[in-house]
Amino acid sequence: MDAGLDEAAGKRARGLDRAFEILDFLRQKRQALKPNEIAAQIGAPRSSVYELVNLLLRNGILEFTGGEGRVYLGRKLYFLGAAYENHFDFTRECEAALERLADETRETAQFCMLDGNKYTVVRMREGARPFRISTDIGQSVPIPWTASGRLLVAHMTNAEILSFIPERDFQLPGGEWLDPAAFLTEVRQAERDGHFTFNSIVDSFTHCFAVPVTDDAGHAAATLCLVAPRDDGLANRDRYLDCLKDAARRLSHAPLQSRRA
Amino acid sequence: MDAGLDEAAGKRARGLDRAFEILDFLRQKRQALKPNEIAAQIGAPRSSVYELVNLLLRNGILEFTGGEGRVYLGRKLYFLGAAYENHFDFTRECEAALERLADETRETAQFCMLDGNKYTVVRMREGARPFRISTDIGQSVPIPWTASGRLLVAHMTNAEILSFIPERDFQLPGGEWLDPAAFLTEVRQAERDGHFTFNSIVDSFTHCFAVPVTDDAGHAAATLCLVAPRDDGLANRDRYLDCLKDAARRLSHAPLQSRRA
DNA sequence: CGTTTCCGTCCAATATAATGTACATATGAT
DNA sequence: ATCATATGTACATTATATTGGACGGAAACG
Repeated sequence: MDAGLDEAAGKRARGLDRAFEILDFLRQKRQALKPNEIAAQIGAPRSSVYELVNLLLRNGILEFTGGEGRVYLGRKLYFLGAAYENHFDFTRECEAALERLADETRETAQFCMLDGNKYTVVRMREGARPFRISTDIGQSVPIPWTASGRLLVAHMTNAEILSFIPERDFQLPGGEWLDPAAFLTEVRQAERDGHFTFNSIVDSFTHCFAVPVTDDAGHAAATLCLVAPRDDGLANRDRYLDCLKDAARRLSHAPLQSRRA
Repeated sequence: MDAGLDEAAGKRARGLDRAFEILDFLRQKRQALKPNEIAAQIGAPRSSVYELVNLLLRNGILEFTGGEGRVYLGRKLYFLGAAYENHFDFTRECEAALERLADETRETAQFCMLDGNKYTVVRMREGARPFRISTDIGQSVPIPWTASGRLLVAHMTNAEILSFIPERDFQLPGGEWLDPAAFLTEVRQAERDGHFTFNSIVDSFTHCFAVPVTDDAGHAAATLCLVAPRDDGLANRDRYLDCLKDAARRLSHAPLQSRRA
């Protein structure tokens, strides 16, 4: 879990960076951990982690939970996150869009965004199939692994993209390497088409559809996606894309902007 | 706006504390601000604020929004908050409880918690009256101003309560001072009764009902409240209390615990 | 038992972060 | 034009935050 690799080894880390590294790590683990475990797993000095954890506890950013001195993300973060959500009020319309998509297609529908230089599923509505396809919400996934990834970086130049995405993220879960040049070609094609679809490269049975939800500047601030069994996806390709584009167009207006001046 | 008063003047502030002071301040203001404005309004050195803001921007904790270099809470906070919410999964059942309460009583129903040493409304469902009574979600309010406040501190000793609540929070919005001793008496009474109701002391036309939602340890981790017009509140007092206690009992089991071991 | 690992606390050393100050620019009032 | 105010940047100084390592208790293990 070499999550946050530091630039130069041997240097002191800044408290703030270390602190958010701890928070991100807990989010990734999705469970309460002892300070000692955190220190060991993120490779930080124990004394520093204890110091920071205590500081964060005092601020309500972390909370004791799970006993044995274990800590996890705190209530204050919930409040801050709620304020963000309230300001950029996408939740309401987003849920409606996913609901509608799931109704129209019976497939799993997702709303995805970038989390730093990773891809993450923000919200999801599972399809109405006997065997549901679903993914974990809030997990960070390498951008090149996903259809949405092609769209979410399309506003950057090729050079920016390559420096933005960590090199190792081009390695697929099976171990093979994805050619960055091929990835860039797909990004440009997705940009031109206004959508991207492919047989998922992280499994062998799904076909993924992604369309951008654009912000003021016309960038893809988020994506709407469908994850379908391959044969269904190919059979309904045009209709699914129409549904997605329709939903994305509706979302692209009000939602991702601030509610207040 | 002397939000975060520091212990001793003349000392250097810690970066982390300063950073969270900035975040809390933005949440309180509920709008994007320029670094310069933040510095002026929280009384921090401009150079420090610029430094921290840039650091937080790099981490996705803050975001540029609103133009002119203004910043507001960032997406990363949303993700962290969502992880918290997912872990302590109260949202789902909480919404159901509020829905039900609003249905049964036609009054405004609220789910409230402590945010540090303040009271805050986490979720709300407005009543079905011609004139709705509502409050702002996520705003920090002095504990003594609220009915819920009596319950939320009831697990502490008197001494703990008095050192926990800032002195000035005993001053009501009208300017009068609430006697701390009287407040403590009400806390103990609320603890015994398992509820607290009163004519609101922050306005002249509402009656407030609060019951505790208890955690493992039997403490009030949150409260469910009703805010009613005074005459309605007095007329339906018993029924309303029954509804609240029923809802709170349901919530007190699963919801506020962690979902995972 | 003795030994090893795990866990939390304490403390001194020094790399550096927080701050005050100066500088540069733009804007608007007088 | 002149002054005042608001805004962002740059940098040296020093108070201090981060860190490594020592210490001790508790638990696991042979």
